[in-house]
Order: sequence, then structure tokens, then C-alpha cells
Amino acid sequence: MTATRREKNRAATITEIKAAALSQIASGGPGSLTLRGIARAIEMSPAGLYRYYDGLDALITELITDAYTDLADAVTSSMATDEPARSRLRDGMLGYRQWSVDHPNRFLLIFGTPIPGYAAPEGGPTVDASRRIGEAFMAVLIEGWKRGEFAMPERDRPPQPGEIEMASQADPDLPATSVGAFLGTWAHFHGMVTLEILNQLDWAYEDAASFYRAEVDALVAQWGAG
Amino acid sequence: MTATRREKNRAATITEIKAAALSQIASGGPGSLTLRGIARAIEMSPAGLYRYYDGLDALITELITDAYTDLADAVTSSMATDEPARSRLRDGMLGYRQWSVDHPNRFLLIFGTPIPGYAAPEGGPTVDASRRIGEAFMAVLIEGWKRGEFAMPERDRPPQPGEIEMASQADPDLPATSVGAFLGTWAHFHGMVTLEILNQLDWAYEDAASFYRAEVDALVAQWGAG
DNA sequence: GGCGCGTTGTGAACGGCGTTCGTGAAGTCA
DNA sequence: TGACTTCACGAACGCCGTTCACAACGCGCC
Repeated sequence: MTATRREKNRAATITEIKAAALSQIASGGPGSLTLRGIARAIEMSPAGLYRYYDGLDALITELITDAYTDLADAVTSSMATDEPARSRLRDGMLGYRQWSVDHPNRFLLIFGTPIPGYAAPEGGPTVDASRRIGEAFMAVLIEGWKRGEFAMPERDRPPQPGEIEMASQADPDLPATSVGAFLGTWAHFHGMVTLEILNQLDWAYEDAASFYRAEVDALVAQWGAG
Repeated sequence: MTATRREKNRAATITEIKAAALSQIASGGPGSLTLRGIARAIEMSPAGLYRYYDGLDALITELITDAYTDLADAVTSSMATDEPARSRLRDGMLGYRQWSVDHPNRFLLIFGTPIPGYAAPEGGPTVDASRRIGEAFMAVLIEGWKRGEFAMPERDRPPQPGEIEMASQADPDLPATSVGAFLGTWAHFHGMVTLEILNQLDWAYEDAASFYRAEVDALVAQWGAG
């Protein structure tokens, strides 16, 4: 652990850059992120930032990865209790919304319109990070299923190749139809969060929390009696 | 019908501007829309566009209104059959997805991250246009409910003020809980469309259509036996 | 026909953006 | 101390939206 002067400075500067970037995103949305704005905030020349990031895209990639990781952590920690699997599934969904409501613009960074010039690197870190969220939910579903707390919902359509692969990867005994069922559940509560964050529910709800909770209860109920 | 030369030219130019704008959005996403790009496409100076639109925001407002209207038309026409209400509800949801898949970037224009500098005008036309979509779905739900084809799903939470207002506005006899149930249904299929369009389902489905259809069937089934 | 006026279109300019490049300053290590 | 890497800067390029003064043109009226 040789913390040379330069290394410490560098780490501190990176922290500062990210903080400025997050603050900029938080106040104006993902699209308002500008290198020159960051440079102004940390009192550095725009060109200087290129010593730390290869350009705006590289910075965005890192922020996206961070956001995915952060959201996955929030969901995971929401579910880290001794409660029965049904309660933990519920808590995970509630945690998903809570993080999103707390960080609406970071939510949009990962689940909103892609930033114009930006393209995620091919086999990049953003893909891995996004997978963690699904895995967190799948873990509690599998656990509850093995304990007999969940019945995997049925869908009358043949499972697709991707579903089969995902299922066998998660657990060799898991029925492939459960992947589609999970994606349906995810789409449902993700859709609610998306609409809430984009203020598309404003006309109906002053606070969409109780709407969300009721729907989540109905969703959990779909996963069999407990 | 005095079609003076100037008026015809003006109308033609506006058509040309919109076409160029749509083409730009279609190929690069909503954020890639630029006045200078449009000006180049129709061979006009950037400043000249200000004779037709007050600026980029005004143009975006019009494009958003158009997109809402277009989507509402697509949904409405999908449901304009003699089928029973259940089938028409299903067709409406399928039409919703089809339009979105056909015009992914216009979908993002209305349901994606707001464009950085852009703010929708207060009592503006975009709000009215967006309402038409919900009304189209509510109409078929109410019709089916009156004919006894639907049972309004229950949710164990008290209806919110906004829900009550919306329900009584649509039909004086409509139970207020049905608004929440409809919003839950909408959030579900809208969430699926959103995920599909943002390529967030790529890892599971080569083509998400069958997944979508199966979920839509399950959704329709929730609205009571028929 | 010709005149006046509102409409349409232009070119130049301003400030902001991402990004590149050459030039020094500062830290690191032998 | 000297060689070498890292850091930071200012200037520049081409993009963007927007504004403004100014020229050309369609239109209605005398």
C-alpha cells in the first residue's frame, strides 16, 4: 500500500469529478451533463479532464456502471432480512422504487433514452452490472420456490431459447417458464417506477407510493399462495 | 378556400421541416434532433427556420403532440372492430406495442427522458394529446364493464382523489378502484414496451412479441371471466 | 401597372459544447 | 541532479441554438 502523493491526488480528483458529474445529473437530468460544466465546478480546464477520462462517453459509462451497481445494492440490501421469501420479494420491489425515487436522474441514466452520442461499449461493464439486478430478484425467487413458498406461475407459450438458458444458468432444476414470469413481474413494477419518475402519473396521484404498494402486493400474490 | 401562393408554400415548407425532423429522430434518437441539421436537409439557413418555429423547443412540442396523437389513433383503430370487449382490449394493447416498435424513437420522444433544455408548455397541447390514449383504453373498459364482459378488479386500498375524479369523469357509475386497476394494467404493458424498445430484453428474446402477447393475455384475463 | 408592406430567407455573429494538440510545470525515481 | 512520466493549460476546430440587421419576394390596393 504505497500511497504516493500523485496516486492520492489522482484518486481525490476522480472522486471530485464524479461528485460534480452526479450533482450536475441530479439537477438537470442525464442530458445536461457536460465536461465543461464539470471543469468549471472543480476549477479545472476542460482539456485537463482528459487525463482522467477518455472523453464524455467514458465518464458516462462509469456513471452508468455505478448506477446499476448502486441500484443492485439497494435491492439486495432491501431483501437481506430473515423474513419469508414473499416478504423479501416485496421488499426488493419496494427498494427498487425507493432507490429510483431517491435518484430519479440516475434511474433515467440507465433506464431512459440513451444519450445522443453515447453508445455502451460492447462487452462492457454496464452489461455485467445490469445483470446483477436481475440476479438479485431471481435468487429470492429460487429460494422461495425451493422452500415451497412460491409456485412458478404458468404461461401458455413455449419458453424461448434465452429463457431456457437463463433458467438453467440460475438453477438446473428451475422451470424455464419462470424466467418469462419473472420478466413480466419486473416489467410491471419497472413500468410503474418509470411512469412515476417521468411524472406521467401526476394527474392521478399526488404520491404514487400507495398505488405502487397495492400493485406490488398483487404481484407477489401471483407467485402462488403462501 | 383561398389558397394563396404564400400559404401553400408555407404549408409545404412546414411539411418538409417536420419530415426532416422525423427522419433525423428516426435515425439518431430524439436527442440528435438539431435545427442546423434540419436546415441542411431542406437546404435552408438555420435562421430561416425561425420563421416557422419559435425555436427548437416549439418544434419538439409539436412533434410530441403529433406522436401522442398518432399513438392514440393507432390504439383506437386497433380497437375499432366488432369483437367482444376482451378482444378489443387485447388488440389495443397489441396496437400500442406495434406502433412503438414501428416508431421507437418517437416513442422515446414522448415516454423517454425529457430532452435536456426542453420543458413542456404548462397547459399545453401535449397534455391534452396524452390524455387521448388513456381515454381510448378506458372507453373499451367501460363498455365491456357495462355489458358485463369485465369485472372491475379489486385492490385493497382506498381510492385516491385523482382516481375518483378520473372515474366519475369517465362515467358516473364507474367504481373509482377501476382507475387504479387500469393504471396497473397500463404500467405493465407499457413497461414491457419500454424495456423492449430500450433493448433491455435482448439477452432473453430475439423477438419479444410472443412474450408480450402471452403477458397481454394474462392481463386481459385479470379483468374477469368472459 | 406600380407602389407599399408584411412575409420569407440570408449571412454574420455570440456563447456554449466536445475534443485535439503543443507546451510547460510538477511529481517520481535512479 | 537528471531522465522520465504525469498533469494541467490555452488555443483552436467544428458543431450547436439563437439573435439581428438587411435584402428579396408575394400580395393587395390605388
